[in-house]
Amino acid sequence: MSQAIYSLPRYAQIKTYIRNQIESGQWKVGERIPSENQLSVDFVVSRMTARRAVQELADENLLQRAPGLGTFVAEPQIATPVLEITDFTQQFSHSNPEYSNRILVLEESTAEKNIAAVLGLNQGDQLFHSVVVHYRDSAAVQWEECYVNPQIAAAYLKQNYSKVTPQAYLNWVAPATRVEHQVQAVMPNAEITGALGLQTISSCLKVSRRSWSGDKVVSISKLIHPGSYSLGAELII
Amino acid sequence: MSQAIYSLPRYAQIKTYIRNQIESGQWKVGERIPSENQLSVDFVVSRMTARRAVQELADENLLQRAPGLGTFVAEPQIATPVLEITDFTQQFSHSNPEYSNRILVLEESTAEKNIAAVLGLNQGDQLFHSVVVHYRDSAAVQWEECYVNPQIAAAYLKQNYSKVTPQAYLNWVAPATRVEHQVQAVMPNAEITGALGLQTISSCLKVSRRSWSGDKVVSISKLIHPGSYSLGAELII
DNA sequence: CAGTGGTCTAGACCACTGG
DNA sequence: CAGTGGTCTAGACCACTGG
Repeated sequence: MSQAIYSLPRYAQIKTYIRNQIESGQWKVGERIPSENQLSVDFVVSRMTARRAVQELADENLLQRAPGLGTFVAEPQIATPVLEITDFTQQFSHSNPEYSNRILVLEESTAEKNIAAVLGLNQGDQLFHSVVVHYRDSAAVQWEECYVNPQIAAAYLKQNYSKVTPQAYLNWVAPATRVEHQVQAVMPNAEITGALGLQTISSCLKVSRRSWSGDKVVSISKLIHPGSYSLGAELII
Repeated sequence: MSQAIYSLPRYAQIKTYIRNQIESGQWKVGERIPSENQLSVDFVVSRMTARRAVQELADENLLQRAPGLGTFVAEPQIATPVLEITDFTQQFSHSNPEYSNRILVLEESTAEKNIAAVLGLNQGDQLFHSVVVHYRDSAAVQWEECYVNPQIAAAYLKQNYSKVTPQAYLNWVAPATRVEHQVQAVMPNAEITGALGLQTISSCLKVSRRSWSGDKVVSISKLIHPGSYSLGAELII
């Protein structure tokens, strides 16, 4: 705060200050922060202005207020679980000891007409293609076929996917700003049945996934789960 | 507003007034509402108090503000399309000419142990049970079995479901504040296969749905879609 | 120009909490 | 009791919009 940001309203400056104190760990979860009166003294503003900063952060669930007691740093939010459907890509992580995978395909290819259109490429353009089977506790839980836009993830083929999953790598080089899913029940073909190690041809959950980073499509994937696999999605309105 | 609600703060009373004006259609979408100054005169409060009411409603996206211009009734929210998965209940509407349904079951029943626990009832308590098949263009697109908490929708059995769908009725008496979905691929049993008019036993999409209104569970449903049915879900991060 | 919303002040009274 | 957050007032100055 040594250098004042003239363009920012004072309540916003105080918000930034409080945010920084929390993010830097100076004010820990559950700790009491200065009162409105104290902040108004510290920042030489009226109590109403200090209050506004604190109140807006409370509205954002960063702080918790209790009349008579004070204002406290709130528990970290459980990441607004609007939709756990994303989780099935995130739960596949090498930091998870039960996780493993098998790379079936990892190649450069040329874009077929339909796929080119979706990825925003021209027919015949270079693209990357991968097929990976994901296991949890040595049981196959997902067959993943993925077409990747090489303009966005140029080094996709050169990664070591025994250390990081393809989706994790993509999310790192081009964080998804939008993801679209289509869910269907399907009967898997022989190739997929074999890859998933299914004893019989039983119904599977097919998820078609398209991810964007900004206005560019990063990848399109076809994900097949054994029918017993349950996809959770929670929506809080 | 003829009878003042003494326990409610004045800014909250003004919020209620504005909300009512909008919901009753007195103030239509896009119309300008009274200025802060006008409201402070009308309600005999300071401008800061009138402002608080308007500002909080703007934060809730019910109003739109523009400096120098005024405050306007905002476009109805497109229900934050975090997840179009909800749509499959909303797209079933009698205002849709291609839509029709068939009521297979609509009865009072007693709660089996598991269902009672989920609905927050005791085993043997009264509950409502319905089974409805939904058609689009005379093709069955969903088999819906629903258990309803009678404390929340006491008149559930008495509605005319050729005019309003069960879900629409529930959403009207107890707007869902939270909905949870579980998606699985399953093979339907003979009863469902018959009800959906499937020629062969083919894989179906099963959606288990639980909805809350406040802290109470309104209903739990089992929805079965033919495998060809595609469930869309779009997630904007 | 008069009117709008955005920011801000320096006070006030209240119900509530802990010691 | 002194301190907290919740509500509220009667002013103020500002940048901005339209006519």
